[in-house]
Amino acid sequence: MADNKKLVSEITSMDVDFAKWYTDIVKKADLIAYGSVKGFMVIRPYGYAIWENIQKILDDSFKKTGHENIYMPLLIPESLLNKEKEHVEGFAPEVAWVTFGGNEKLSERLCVRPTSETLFCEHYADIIHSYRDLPKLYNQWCNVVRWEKTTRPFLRSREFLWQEGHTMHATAEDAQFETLRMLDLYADFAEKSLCIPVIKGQKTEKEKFAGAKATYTIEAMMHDGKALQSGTSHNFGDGFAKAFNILYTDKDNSQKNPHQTSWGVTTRLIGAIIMTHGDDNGLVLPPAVAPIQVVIIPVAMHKDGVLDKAHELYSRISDKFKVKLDESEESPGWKYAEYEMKGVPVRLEIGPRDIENNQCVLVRRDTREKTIVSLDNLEEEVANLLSNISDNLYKKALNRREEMTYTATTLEEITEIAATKPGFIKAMWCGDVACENKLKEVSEISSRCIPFEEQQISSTCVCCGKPAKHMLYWGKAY
RNA sequence: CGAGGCGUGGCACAGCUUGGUAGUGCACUGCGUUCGGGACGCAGGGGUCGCAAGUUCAAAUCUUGUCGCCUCGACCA
Repeated sequence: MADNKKLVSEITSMDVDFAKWYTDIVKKADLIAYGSVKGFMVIRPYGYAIWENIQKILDDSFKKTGHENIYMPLLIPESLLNKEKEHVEGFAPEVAWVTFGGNEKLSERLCVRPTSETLFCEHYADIIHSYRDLPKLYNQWCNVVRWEKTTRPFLRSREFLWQEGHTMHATAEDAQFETLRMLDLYADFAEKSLCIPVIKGQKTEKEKFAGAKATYTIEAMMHDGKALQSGTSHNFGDGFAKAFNILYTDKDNSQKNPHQTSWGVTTRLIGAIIMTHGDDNGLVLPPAVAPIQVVIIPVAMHKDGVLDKAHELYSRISDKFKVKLDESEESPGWKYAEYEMKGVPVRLEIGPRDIENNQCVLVRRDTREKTIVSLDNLEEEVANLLSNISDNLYKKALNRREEMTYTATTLEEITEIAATKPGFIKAMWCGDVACENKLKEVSEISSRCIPFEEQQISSTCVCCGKPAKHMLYWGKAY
């Protein structure tokens, strides 16, 4: 039966050192290898397969909502990047520059894209002329580079993979609708496919994206109580359109600037999965994105009929689930630990005793609970188990978030909670950036978002005591 | 960029204080025995000790420089 004993000695316990636990898992589950340049990593096949599954699900959703994929250039001329003032100022400190082509110094230096708003705008200026050209719903899957000072695999790397949607709309209403529609799509994906509960909300002026009119976010809470911004959706209004001179002729024959959005999620989501569901035995993967959903471990392989039976079960269920049959020479115990480390949701053990009784052993990764099931309804049992695992992962994460969410009404109270209890703090806010800065100073917490579902915690700002305008979620962030 | 830690076979580390033939565990190769929670025996292969300069008869070890990685802070998806 399931107990909490740590079986894998190579993994540092998360209670001992959460950061070490994280990097141990990333390496031991074979998700990445470090590259030779700081902040750049080899995403190993098992890690990349998780990303591919994320891509597949999201890309299908984007197609269903009418988006088309496109690919933009890697390099941005400095003059192009400079066109929108707030945007450059936001990104300038962390861009990498190409200054040489071969041995020749370039006349204009080129920035390796940290994000592609400027490239999309340049292109949109070319192709949008009439209201008939709108909306434009484009998305690109690519890599971007941001020269971070300190780096952590998946959470903060200098190169990361993502998708960036960039859309253009005739009216402000259309753009706002799109911004929120994509945020909902992300939230739905996080909760249904990744089993990660998220808080939907709007970023404050201080925390919003460089150049955006409004930024919306899904915020998740990790095992250690820290917040992870897991996806963002921005409404740009017509600011970029004006800066890049994007104009269309409307029905009334007048020239107008279109309204723009962008939205993205990244390989950081893999970090979110690790830090939401993982435990001291390793990774725990949500079934929807697990590269292997069921691993078949033959026990006493050398005995007559065991391998044959294992192959038979493999072909029976491998078209319904992602299945791996491990017939390597390692001992069964070694394999149990290995696939637990890799977070495979369900382990199927088949040995001589099972064959005699027309049964097999199913072990679920999240609780490590063992059940013996008849082979007659194996498909059903596995399907039920996978769906139970998803539900359980989500519920556990939601319960943890609720247990680790506090409310505060005074500065003393919020400072005290921030210092002693990891997690989110709900508190009222007057709307002044000075109060955000102050809390950052005294407590090292930042505003996560103004949630769509606000509560009335009190009537005054937790920081300055003036009348409150909004409820904010506060927390320490990755 | 500030503070701390670390670079020695693929991985984790010892050796460095007090210079003198490069070691251990895991992994790897072969054979045999095992196989229901990380099995065992025997026999093997693999390292110019991050890089560079210096001191010395002699440097993994001492000196200087340099590059890189990790962790924690400020910034970011």
